[in-house]
Amino acid sequence: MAKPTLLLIDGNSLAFRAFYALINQVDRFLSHEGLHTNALVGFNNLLDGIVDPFQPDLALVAWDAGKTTFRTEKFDDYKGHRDTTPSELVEQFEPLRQMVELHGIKNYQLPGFEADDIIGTIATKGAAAGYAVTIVTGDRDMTQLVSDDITVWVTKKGISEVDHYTPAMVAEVYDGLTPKQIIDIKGLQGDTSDNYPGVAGIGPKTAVKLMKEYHSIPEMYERIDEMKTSKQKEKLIAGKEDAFLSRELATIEVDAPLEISLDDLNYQGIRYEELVPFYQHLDFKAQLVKLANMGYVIGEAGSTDAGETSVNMTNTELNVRELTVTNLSAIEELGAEIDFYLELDGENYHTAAPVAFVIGNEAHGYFASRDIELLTQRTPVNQILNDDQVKKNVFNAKAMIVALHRLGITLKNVNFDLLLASYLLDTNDNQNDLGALAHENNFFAVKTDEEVYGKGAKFQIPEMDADLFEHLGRKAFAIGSLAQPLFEKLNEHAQLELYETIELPLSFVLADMEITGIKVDAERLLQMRSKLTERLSELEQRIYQQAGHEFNIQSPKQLGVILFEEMGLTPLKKTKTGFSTSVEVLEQMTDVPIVESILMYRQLAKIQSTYIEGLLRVIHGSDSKVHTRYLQTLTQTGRLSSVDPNLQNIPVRVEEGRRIRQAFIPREPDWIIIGADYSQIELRVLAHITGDPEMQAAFRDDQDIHAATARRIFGLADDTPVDAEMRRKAKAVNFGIVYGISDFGLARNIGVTRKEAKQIIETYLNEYAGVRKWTEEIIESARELGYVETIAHRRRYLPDIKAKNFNLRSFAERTAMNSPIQGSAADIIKIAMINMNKILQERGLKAKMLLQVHDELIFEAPASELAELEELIPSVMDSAMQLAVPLKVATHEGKTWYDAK
DNA sequence: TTCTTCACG
DNA sequence: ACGTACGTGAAGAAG
Repeated sequence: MAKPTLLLIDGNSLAFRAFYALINQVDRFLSHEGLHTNALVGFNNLLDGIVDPFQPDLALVAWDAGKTTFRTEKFDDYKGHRDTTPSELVEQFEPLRQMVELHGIKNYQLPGFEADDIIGTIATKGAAAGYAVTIVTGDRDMTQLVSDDITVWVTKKGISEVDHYTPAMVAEVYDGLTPKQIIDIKGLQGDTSDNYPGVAGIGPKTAVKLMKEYHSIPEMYERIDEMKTSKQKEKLIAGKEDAFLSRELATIEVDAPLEISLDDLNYQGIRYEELVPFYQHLDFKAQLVKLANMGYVIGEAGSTDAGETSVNMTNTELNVRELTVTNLSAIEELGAEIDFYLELDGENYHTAAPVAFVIGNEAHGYFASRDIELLTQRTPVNQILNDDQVKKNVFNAKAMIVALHRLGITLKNVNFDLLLASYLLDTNDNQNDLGALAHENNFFAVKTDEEVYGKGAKFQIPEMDADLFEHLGRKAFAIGSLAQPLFEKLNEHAQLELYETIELPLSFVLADMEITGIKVDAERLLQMRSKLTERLSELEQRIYQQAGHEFNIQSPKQLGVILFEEMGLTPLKKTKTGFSTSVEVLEQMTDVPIVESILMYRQLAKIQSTYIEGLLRVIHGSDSKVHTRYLQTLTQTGRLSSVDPNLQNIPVRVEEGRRIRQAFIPREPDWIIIGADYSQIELRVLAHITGDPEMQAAFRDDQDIHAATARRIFGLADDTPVDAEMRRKAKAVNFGIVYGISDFGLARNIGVTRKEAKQIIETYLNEYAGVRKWTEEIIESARELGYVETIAHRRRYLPDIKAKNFNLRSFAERTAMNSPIQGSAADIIKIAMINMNKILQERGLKAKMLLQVHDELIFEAPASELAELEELIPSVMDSAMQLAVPLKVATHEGKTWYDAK
């Protein structure tokens, strides 16, 4: 019969290991109460990974009881050079003990002794009593306890993996020595972290060699006369006292006066019910998801934790039925508010196929079906979605609007969008998965798509109706359950107006723009492609000639070898993986012909692959248009982003690339493209929120802001002309201020020394004193509140604002300055878009808004509407929000996007 | 998947 | 002493 098992865990060493394994992110592991949890997370993983599968008969976690032990009495400098334990770890010790207890394991400590000694004593007793003993620790010195009955598991790098030390393993690692001899090795070599000396001049190699010959320190000194006279012998004689003392200090006590016996150590098993509130307290979402999946009831978080949403939820039965033609009428009884979700087989809702849908609410149950005809035909489902009296709760309203539009259905009266609300509450939670987002919001009765469908090649919608409908029902239930609590949070954040009057209406406007799409002249692109193909192959041949052989020009690695090894050029910059070959580097070596060729090749290859070929791939055959998707819940600042294709980074700065815009054309031959852009919107926002009188005056007088700034920072009179170079530098400084300036960044950008840059910034902040005051205040406020806000109360949390790491903290400080500016500009253009769409409809204009590129809007319109739109568009855009300075908008029009300049 | 490069505001 | 300008997406190479 197998021996009973005894598991002994070295609490202290593992807590330290866990803490330092995640020290870089120590400020990211914070509970809602501000408790650091990095060591707790690591320790929890360890308990789950080791104890749970182990299922020992007896178990104990041993802790140190304080600084004074029998070792400090023998050697008062023992562990003397240790830094004090960081407070971020100290505060975790008490919850660590609670966690151990909830895992069914006894904690124990004993004044005067270290955790090691408790473990040594119990291990010895356990082995004698016939137990198979396993010790888990982060301290390799504990391997001195290894025997046939005692195995020691020592954590490797991090804490997730362990080495198993048996007597054979010890012999292997210590070159044939026995576990007991580890004490003698430590006695000779000492230990810097525990701060005991060993014999001066004896290191690990010599120690092992000596012990192989003399076996132990006492035996060595008995036989010291056998040793030939040598420097080493002198050192050993001089260090005799240290050797014996160090050996004693290194020896783990195996007979400590414990007040407990083996009978007290029965392993109790995990107390799941009690772990739920414990994990909730610590915000261990992943663990809670696990418990919910095991069927444990998660709920009432809010009753004890102020500030946390209270969502009463269970993992018990959910009422989901299949919807069929025979029970369709049940839909009519759902009432005034329903939850709806349509599942697609891909993320691009312009093209993905509808798979199934669910509709219902908690009161009346949920109805799901794979039969999309139950939507498309004239059915109660269709009618409810279209009914502007029935409130709809959804996840990603824009996706639903577009997908339903493809099915001929108009979605009306969206009340709650889980995705949008979560994003506004905390832009860091910008997960696109409904389940994951629900978990973030403390709702655990739903799985993630990855759990149910798998990912990548394994993606598979369940074939069983019951499985699919259960998942969809839970998705709808999650949406419905989170509506109220998230509305409450939006209200607490003063974000209801942002949600109701900006973001939710914007979803409809964006859906409209995406559905409209923009026409692309594929013929034009094909012409460009063939011309480029020719030029590229000529360039390619020339580059091969200049290099002396063929290579992959598109490989930075191979190019680096050619330039910096074969041709012997001096590398100016390195990346993580090798030499940098970026434009800013290559532009400094254009006297070398091959570099010139490569820069040209790169430029053209980019146009060819990303823009010409990339665009051709996404033109819809049905209407010759591209239909981008604007991601409304991605950026940290409130801007939109654009994908499939990205229409916000079509070339404009360089003529060759700019011609791509010739392929973007209006949908009718006699129509035109109109572009309208805000002038200096971010600097105007800066002038507004900083309240700086000088900068505001410059904008009120409609001055050239960069020239005005140049006069100030270079000390010129008001009417002095500003040369191009000064204006360029002033412009860079203005940009720098918006980005959250640093002297280093400015210096690099305008090519002056760091000292000069510092001086320029200083002058700038003296001239624009309101800007200085604001930058100081916004950082201070971010520290106090943990977040910054835009004019429309869009919020960005900055957890790193208090980080000890300089880089993380500096980044957070720059972000604190930049986000309110970039984000407020985003607020403004979003309002303008909503107003614009509305007024185009009201006036019955045929013009359509097609694109948004952060500070500009692109329209298509019949030429006949041009005169009206040239008035209307700027007036709507510049009145979107009333600032302390005027907003200025310019328009341009032409036959193509290229010509609208 | 991660890195580098380069397109935009 | 640290080692940075802010916000994005796509393509191609290489692990």
